[in-house]
Amino acid sequence: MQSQRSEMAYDLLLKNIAMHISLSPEEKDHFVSYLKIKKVRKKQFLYQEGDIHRHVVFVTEGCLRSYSIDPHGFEHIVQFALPGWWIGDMHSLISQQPGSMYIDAVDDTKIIMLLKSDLDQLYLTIPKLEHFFRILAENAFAAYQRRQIDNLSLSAKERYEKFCSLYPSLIRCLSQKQVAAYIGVTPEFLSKMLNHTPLHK
Amino acid sequence: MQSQRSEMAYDLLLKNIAMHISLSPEEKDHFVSYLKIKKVRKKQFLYQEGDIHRHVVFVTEGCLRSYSIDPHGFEHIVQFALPGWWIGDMHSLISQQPGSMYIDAVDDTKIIMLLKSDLDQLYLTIPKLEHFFRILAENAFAAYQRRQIDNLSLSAKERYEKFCSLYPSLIRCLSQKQVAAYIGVTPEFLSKMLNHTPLHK
DNA sequence: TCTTTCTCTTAACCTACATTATTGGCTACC
DNA sequence: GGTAGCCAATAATGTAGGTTAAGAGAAAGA
Repeated sequence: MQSQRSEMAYDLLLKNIAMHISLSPEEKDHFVSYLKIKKVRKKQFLYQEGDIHRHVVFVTEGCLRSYSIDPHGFEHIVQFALPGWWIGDMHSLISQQPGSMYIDAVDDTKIIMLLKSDLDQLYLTIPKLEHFFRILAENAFAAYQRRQIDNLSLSAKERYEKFCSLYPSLIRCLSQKQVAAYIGVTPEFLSKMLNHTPLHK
Repeated sequence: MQSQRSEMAYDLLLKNIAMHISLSPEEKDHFVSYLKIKKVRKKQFLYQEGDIHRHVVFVTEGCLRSYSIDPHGFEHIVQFALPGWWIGDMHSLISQQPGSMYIDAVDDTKIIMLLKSDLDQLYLTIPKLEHFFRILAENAFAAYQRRQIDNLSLSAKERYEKFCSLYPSLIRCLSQKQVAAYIGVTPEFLSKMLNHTPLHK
């Protein structure tokens, strides 16, 4: 019973991994033995500025967000993580030094955590995992390269439209304020944009 | 003589790799046998929009830049690559589909190229290489995550100052136009910023 | 050498977006 | 049932940075 429940919980992660590498049942068990499941309540912090990110985090239910707060006190959302996504402050994870990002829950959320130090060990016992996480890092890298270009070349309205088409499910559950902090405008301007502009054109 | 010259040429790359993994002399030779050295003249294209990026590229001398051109015809520089840096359109490299980025030479440049398909093979024969490229991808990812935050939270002036302190050697050899295209302002505005602002304060 | 082209600068004007402040609706909680 | 917090909407005013245009050097090129 217990093991069956666990398998359910790890299912999404294992499917995610199976897209790129295939693990034997023993490897799977070994890998899973390092995982920890955790619940994060809406608005609860997982990390705050200054914390060292010791875990890689995978979302199985709900939604997390990572953001930083600038010297003027404004939030800038770096990423939303829906089920099937990983999230973290990469710099802190790599260097194991205090990070600059906050991570908290947009909704009640379930996550799987894996200690970075355990993962580094796992690379030695199951080298295939290194293949998986290389691909993961490369994909994340590619996504950021693309968002970089978008942020430089698109207007606020275009960034909003891109956000809608990229994350249709998020639009429904996020407040306008959150969306504004992601696309990089003030909530007031987003409101004006949504209410005035369509009428004129 | 030939082999000595080659070793010189690969020296920077091998040192770069040796920072994270140690290869046996045979592994080194095997790895090196896949590398190609190439010169790129100033202003010469290495890739244009629509090209498939089949190689990973490592700069040993000079400087490359990657950029995209938006629908209005404006260049947005994504990265400069000085000696010791890698450069490429990650999305195209991963998917082997036509890329959206240009790469050309800021100065006369020497590079080392490695076919992505060869690299994928090398991961199998020398698994340590996968470790190296995982770390590389993670570092690149972390750098973009940071630049993302900067672009959202810093003013044009602050981005300029950050660029200067991050790449002091580049400031000297780049035109203002190039710097402007990197920090995301028009050349006119950068000029105004540099000449007017210091006088007032 | 004489164009041609490119970069930098300046300046007048323009606009996308920020700031501040006020409103009313909604939910939550004593 | 009041009041305390959040959030969306609106509006007046402010500003960072864009646009257009034009001229001066510097560099490239023939």
